[in-house]
Amino acid sequence: MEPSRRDRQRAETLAEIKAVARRLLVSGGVGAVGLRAVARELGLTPPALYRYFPSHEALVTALIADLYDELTAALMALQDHDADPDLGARLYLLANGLRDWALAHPAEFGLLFGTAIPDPDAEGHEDTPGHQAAMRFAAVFKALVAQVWHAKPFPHPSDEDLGPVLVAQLARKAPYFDGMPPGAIYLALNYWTRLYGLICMEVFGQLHWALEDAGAYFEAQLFEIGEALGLDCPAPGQTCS
Amino acid sequence: MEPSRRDRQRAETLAEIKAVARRLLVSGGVGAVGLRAVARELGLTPPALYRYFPSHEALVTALIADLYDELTAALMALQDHDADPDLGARLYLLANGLRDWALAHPAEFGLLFGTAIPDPDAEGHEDTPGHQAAMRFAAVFKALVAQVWHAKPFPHPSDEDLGPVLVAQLARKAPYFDGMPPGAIYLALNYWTRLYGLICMEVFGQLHWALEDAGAYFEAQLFEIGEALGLDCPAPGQTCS
DNA sequence: TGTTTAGAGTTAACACCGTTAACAGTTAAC
DNA sequence: GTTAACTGTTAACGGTGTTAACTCTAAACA
Repeated sequence: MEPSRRDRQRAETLAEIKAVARRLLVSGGVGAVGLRAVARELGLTPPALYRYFPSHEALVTALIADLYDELTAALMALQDHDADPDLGARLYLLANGLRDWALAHPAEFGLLFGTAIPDPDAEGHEDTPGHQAAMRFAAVFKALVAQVWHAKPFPHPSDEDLGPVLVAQLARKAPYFDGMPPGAIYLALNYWTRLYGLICMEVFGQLHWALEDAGAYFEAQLFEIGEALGLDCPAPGQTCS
Repeated sequence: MEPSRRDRQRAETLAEIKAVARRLLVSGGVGAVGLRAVARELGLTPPALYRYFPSHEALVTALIADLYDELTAALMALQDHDADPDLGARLYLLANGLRDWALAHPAEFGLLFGTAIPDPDAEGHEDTPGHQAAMRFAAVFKALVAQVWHAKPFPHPSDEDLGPVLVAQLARKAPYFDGMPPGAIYLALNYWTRLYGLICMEVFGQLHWALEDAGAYFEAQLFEIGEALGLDCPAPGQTCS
């Protein structure tokens, strides 16, 4: 079944819609990406977009999924490009790549990682394409951390250190971390938590009162959290103390 | 000059407006606090609110300032209530108080700390009441950390460890930290960064994929970041390893 | 005390938003 | 060649922030 003429045109306009939506996102923030605005920019009438997306939220969700995939692809390409055999260097590259992407695309980053829904009703279905794309993104990190672990297991807190409650929760995530022990998963989670927190604070300007250029601080923190994973200083021009 | 009858009534309706705005915030999120919605709830017509706030944004900004002050007052009251002479315990109390407030008031917390403007044009005037209230809030933490430092200076990275760029930026903030050295300010910033990141991730559900109950994780992390400030385990029922 | 002025509220209107219903034209399918 | 599905249209509803012009009341001043 080859794609018909109409199918090709449909796919084309669908891409155009998302392209315009993204352009509005970067130029005017999340609030600027609206159905009417997109339609206006395309020379269409607003209801026409409902042939492509069932609602405004669906458009934004699709945009989110695309952005996740783009970010994932960018980070994977960054890893493949210079395939350093040193896993520590690759993790360093990944973390810096994420920060660079966030700083280069603040509006997109804000849409992906800023102020998600508190979803008080827990059983919200998590099978949306955006969530799946987010899982693919997270998998990149998880896989690399698991590689680091299996290449050279790093010292980690014991089950007694963490306590039974935390251990039980961490152990439940072992399948996603290639069978790492709870203490190692704890450090992996610590790595992600601190990296995420740092980038969010920098991009969202929450660090502005303390540091006008957070680059050096980020570098120092990255070194610290890398140490916890048994990595020696991966920064090229930096001396390890 | 005593307040006239009209002045009292004005202050009263002003308070009512903000009360309704807050109620809408907690019930329906940030998007639900609208000029028309507030007016409807008060039995007023929308343009009437312009006698009290020059714009919708101004109302939200005023709400933010109020929430900052409320949070600050709550944390200060928490400290005064049981005035533990142990500064480590007080810092522990403060951090947990912030988390508790955030979890109890997710909508308010999201309004205060979620996805601020990236403000690309740096010279945005920061003399808004909301910003000032945020500074008063931050001062609570800074003051307590400075107290901890002066009571028992904790080991901190040296200037060589941090590098000249970071040291220069940190040194510039010394007046706000009671003359602490750059390395100590670095650790204070580290404390705030990690605490903030943790609470944001938990409240905004960004930690949900890894932990269904982040309480134990928070506790463990709080212990870690307290250690960096030379504090011994402040958790009541926890054994120090 | 009477006049004037400032304030608080109104109605009407403008431009934007997401969304739906009913309708027309084109293109693929049977 | 007819039918059905698809893509677009116009018109309309209710929602939003905001402004202009107007009333009425309460404070201020002579």
